[in-house]
Amino acid sequence: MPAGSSAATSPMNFPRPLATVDVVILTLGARGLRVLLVQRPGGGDEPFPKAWALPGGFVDVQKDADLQACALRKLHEKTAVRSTYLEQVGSWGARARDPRGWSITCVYFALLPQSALHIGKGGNAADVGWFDVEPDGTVPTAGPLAFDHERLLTAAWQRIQSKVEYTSLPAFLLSEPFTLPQLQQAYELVLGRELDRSAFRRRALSMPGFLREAGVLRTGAPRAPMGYELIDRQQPMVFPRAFEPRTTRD
Amino acid sequence: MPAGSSAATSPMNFPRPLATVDVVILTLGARGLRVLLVQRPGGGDEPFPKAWALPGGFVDVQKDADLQACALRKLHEKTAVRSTYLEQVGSWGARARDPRGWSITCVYFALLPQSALHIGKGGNAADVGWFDVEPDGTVPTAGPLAFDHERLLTAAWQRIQSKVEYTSLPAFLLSEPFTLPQLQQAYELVLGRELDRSAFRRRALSMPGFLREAGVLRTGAPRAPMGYELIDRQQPMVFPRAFEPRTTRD
DNA sequence: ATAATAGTGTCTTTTAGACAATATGTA
DNA sequence: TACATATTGTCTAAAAGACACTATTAT
Repeated sequence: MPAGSSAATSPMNFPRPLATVDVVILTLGARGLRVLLVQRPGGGDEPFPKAWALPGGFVDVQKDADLQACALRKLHEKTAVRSTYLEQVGSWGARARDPRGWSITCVYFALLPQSALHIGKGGNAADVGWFDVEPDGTVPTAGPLAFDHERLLTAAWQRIQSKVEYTSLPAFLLSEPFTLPQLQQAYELVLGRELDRSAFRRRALSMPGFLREAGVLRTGAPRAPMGYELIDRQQPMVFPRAFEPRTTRD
Repeated sequence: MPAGSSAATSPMNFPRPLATVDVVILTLGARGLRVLLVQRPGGGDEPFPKAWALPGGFVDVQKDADLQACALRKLHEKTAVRSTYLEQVGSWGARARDPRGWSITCVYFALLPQSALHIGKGGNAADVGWFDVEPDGTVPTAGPLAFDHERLLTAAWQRIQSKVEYTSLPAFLLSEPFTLPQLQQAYELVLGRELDRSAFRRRALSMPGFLREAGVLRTGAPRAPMGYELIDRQQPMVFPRAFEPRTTRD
């Protein structure tokens, strides 16, 4: 009867899984979302040499107070960005996902405005790059990703895709102040489809606690648009309805 | 500049966090959701002696192929339930959440129909109990929970509360076949408010891929109601609209 | 003035909430 | 028959999609 109660005797001596944090860092490109990937070192006994991978690494029990701090550290090492929207996607742990042994990775995604893009501030800029994410959540131009990072990226992508339908998530991809047409374009780029202007404005402006006017902006557009700021940069707004009633087909 | 690149030299020798899995096992009681808690052992050097806690424990790199398998093992040890809806809530990891050191816990919740309730099949039934979850996601009758389990339970509760508004999650709390009034009651118990019959039926019956008729049931009700089965027991259905437009106040 | 982009008004459609009405089984 | 529960029908209200219309500014 090995079930017993629990390993109360000396859990500290049990073999422990490896613990890592990976961050899906996303920003807005001309054709949609772009993801930051890092190239793994080529020499030594490192697994997946030269393959592109999500930025991340082992939890440092000295440096990191908690998982979120660890994710922020990874983010800052690659982008020099300190403050941004960060959301935990989930954790993947399995015996076989890392050749070095049973490992758990905790995955976050970060949404960055284009203005904050200073790659390589952390040092090695050569092995870092931005890649277009395809409509299915993959990155074919980067080749096969290291470990199970393809799966992790796709999971983050799907989380975002579904939340864009009923939250204000894309607002975190813009620098403030932004205009409503800019916000709508962010939605459309992430969704991969166009939205109706009038309905979009009504939805955004009628949501209490979402936007605050910040004066007219001179973007160079023929008519100067109103600028807006987020009232709450910590949490996306949740709309009671999705954009379009899900149809079974088509 | 201690940022450097990463600890590539010998990560295998790095101190590793503890890795555990905790499961919020929920079922339907007369007054709402009930959660299964276990009482921690009293003697020895175990932290939080005699306190109630979520069932869980260390990942066993020998037994567990992956995190989900680990969660299912915990579930089975306490309830003898094999198949059920299991969803990952998220992970909490911090230096201070366990007195024994930096630890990560991966939290799942499981929804069980009342029919499957056979506590203590795993051996020690004495230290296991069901507790009513209050409308704020706490369990005052169990006293202060061990570790940060209060926070974990509340997080699982909040996840469920929000998903009930726009998914078919409560269906997993029923044994099949069930009736529409039973399903509505499950919703009402979780939500803590009443729903309109007519609207509820329309919503449920008009969702494609949700329910399949399973013949009239003789529940003892004056009029025998139709029984239904889930078409997909793996994934809840997602409705395009929440039950009630979120109001700012009231 | 013209063009281009920002912003508004209005009609239709959809669907949820409210609630009355009907159906069907038990006592 | 009386009653309780299941199920349906109908009206109303709220909000999104569609799309035409107006406003503002650069050229």
